[in-house]
Amino acid sequence: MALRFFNTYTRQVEEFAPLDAAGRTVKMYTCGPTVYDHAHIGNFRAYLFEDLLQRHLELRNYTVQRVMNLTDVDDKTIRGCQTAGMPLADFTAPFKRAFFADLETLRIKRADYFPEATDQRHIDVMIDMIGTLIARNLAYQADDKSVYFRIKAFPDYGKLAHFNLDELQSTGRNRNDEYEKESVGDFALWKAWDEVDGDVRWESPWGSGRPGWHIECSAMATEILGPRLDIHCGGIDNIFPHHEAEIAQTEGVTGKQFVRYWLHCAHLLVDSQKMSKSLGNFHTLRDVLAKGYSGRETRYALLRVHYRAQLNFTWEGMEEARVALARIDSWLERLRVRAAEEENIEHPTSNIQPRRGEAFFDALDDDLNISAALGALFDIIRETNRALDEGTLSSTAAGAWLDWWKRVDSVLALTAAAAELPAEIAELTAARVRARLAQDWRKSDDMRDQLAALGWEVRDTKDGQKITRRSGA
RNA sequence: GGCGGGGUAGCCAAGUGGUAAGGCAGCGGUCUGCAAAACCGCUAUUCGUGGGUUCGAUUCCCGCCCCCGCCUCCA
Repeated sequence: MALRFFNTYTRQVEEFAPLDAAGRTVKMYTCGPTVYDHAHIGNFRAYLFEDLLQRHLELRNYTVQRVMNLTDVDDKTIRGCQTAGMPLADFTAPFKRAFFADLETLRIKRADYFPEATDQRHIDVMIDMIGTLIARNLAYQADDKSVYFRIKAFPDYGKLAHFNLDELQSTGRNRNDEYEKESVGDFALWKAWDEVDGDVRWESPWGSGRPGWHIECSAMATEILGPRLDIHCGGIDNIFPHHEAEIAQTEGVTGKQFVRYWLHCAHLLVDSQKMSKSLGNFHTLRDVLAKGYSGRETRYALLRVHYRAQLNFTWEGMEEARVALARIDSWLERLRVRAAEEENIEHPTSNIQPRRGEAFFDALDDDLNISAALGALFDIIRETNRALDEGTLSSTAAGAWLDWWKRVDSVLALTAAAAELPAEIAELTAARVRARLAQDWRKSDDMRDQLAALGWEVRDTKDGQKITRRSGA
């Protein structure tokens, strides 16, 4: 089945084919965080969607070249460093480190490049692009010394968002003090230095200042990946104006179609409302971890709903993620045990065919239909568990399903990390085995309770006592 | 006002012009010293609502109601 994605530009599901002549390399650009604070779980929902996309492309044998930018200069970072009374770079550094640590916690694959907007090499490219735009009459320097893009000179402006510019209604969120602009919609390419910027400034042919937000992505994307990209992703809120502006600037310079497929993920809601600090429903990954949930539980919770559907984050949802993962964990454990056994089945079941497992990948081919894919996974878990109960699953078949899971998990990245058994737990477990041999049920049950209180769950099976960590990585 | 997304069981959530995947929770059962896990069975005559097309619509068309988002630097 061919890969298909919903393209924001055409508002249709389209078959995917990369630009690469060999058809194997995919150039992908993903808008990254603004490092003025810790990223919140809504940000990570977007990065997890992009991770799922990259991993599925790789499963389908594409080589993904991915870039994720870090915005380390903008109004918020400048305000933040001044409040903190430190240089901009010192202010953003810890947030960058925290961001990478969070990516690791969530098992999000690293992009190949993480360009930073303040890197002089990139600033030089931005300045070059702005110069070209001015030369082509697509941009102008206004009386306030800032350089703006002239949207009236770019007829396609508004095509991505499907906005008719004449009908735009101001929400009052944008500042209206920019009288210097030819039209309200013109956006800044270069922002002239202002006293409130302090020592945050770069030199340019138009005076000192700093780049506008949109131009950084155009410059870094084309510099690293070339003038044309296969896929560009971001949150739905980036469609307008950010991505619309990127198209205008980039195509204004290159004269070529910038991006083939625009993919955007819907927002994360918290308790059915948009996450915001004022509502008090604002969560960073650290907040979620502090509640005792692991990175992979968070990963599951944020990944399990289709990327174009709004996802409502709730603590009940986190609990469900925990239980679902426990189901997968114990299924894998049973398969491993079975696969390691000698073959001893006279009439192995014939009604489980590993080919059925392809339903998982086929579902992802269909615009990353994760719900259908997980449905297929749980179908297989139930069927193989049944065969295990009935004693009809051969160890060869168990091994085949473990191999299948390896492929599935190359996309999901949800396998539990092997838990070390602390000495205290090991001792309790051993003591419990002795109590059980003596048929001292009272003592055995007490110890089970003790272990549970310590976060370890005991199950007595025909093969003896099994112990697993009740939650966590 | 313009542009999107969505309303499917107590909750989360797929899906198709032919009679509703999966997960969680709940109930009953098998297994177990008791549990747990696992498995089996039950849990939406029905898919926001009113019409229309059709042999047949949750799925197509039209109207209406409700929720969420974007509309110039929020993933």
